[in-house]
Amino acid sequence: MTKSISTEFIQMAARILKTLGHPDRIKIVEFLEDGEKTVGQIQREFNLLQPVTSQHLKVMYDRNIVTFRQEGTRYFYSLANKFILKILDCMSEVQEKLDSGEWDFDFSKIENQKEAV
Amino acid sequence: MTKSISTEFIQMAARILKTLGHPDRIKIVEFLEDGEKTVGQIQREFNLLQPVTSQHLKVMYDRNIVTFRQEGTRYFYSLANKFILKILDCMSEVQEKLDSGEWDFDFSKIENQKEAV
DNA sequence: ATCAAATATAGTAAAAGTTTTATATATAAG
DNA sequence: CTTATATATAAAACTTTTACTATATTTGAT
Repeated sequence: MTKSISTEFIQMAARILKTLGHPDRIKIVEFLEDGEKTVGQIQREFNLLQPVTSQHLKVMYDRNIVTFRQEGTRYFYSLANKFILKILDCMSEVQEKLDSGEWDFDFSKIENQKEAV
Repeated sequence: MTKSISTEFIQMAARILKTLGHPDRIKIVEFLEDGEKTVGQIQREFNLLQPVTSQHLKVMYDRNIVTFRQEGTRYFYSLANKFILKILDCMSEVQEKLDSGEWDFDFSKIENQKEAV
């Protein structure tokens, strides 16, 4: 059922996954699933610094994860494509399985790990 | 339908996504979907240097993406959990949509981009 | 014109990730 | 015991991210 994946696609996918591989950005993207939001709304929602928020959004814009429209001094950001929705769906599916105990995951290896190359 | 996602889970997911955000690693993981493979098989399949292969595997092992069993001098690696399978499924679903033209994606923003913070 | 609000952009230091080259370890074979 | 094979580990050089602080830009209001 699972087809082999093309090189071009892999490059793109790696880019997207890497970019989403940041807690703030996952939260932002999940927040945007609910509909477009201004920078200020996002910033307040997650208690981020304004420049940090803008940077996350810029990086995600550059990688085609979010898009925006401007209205006066406000920027309304929203999700740029359906791949992102799929990934979000995937994540919530997984979380459900974990919550229900149907799957498990060894978090010990993940948490407060001080990176070892 | 899509539930909100817990903080602990987000940390874990970010870790996983970030780690999979590397073309070699996506390829490796996809290869492993087919069944366990030795380091040598992986290395030859994708024409990687041996230490690079080992390092990718180590990083993924540390992050609970792959696991292995040792047999003599050979190490057989395989996928460590179902989250990874879900992500692979997600990716191939997306690729199908793109191939069929049902979805589209602006690759121009992604390719040969020299990273801009 | 002046000011405040919303957001972007720039610069920089610190942290993390990547690649390469070299070396070590363990096992199997002779 | 020696050698070859498979793989891991280490160290260094380099690149990319991240977070922070400061500043610029645009628009709306007075």
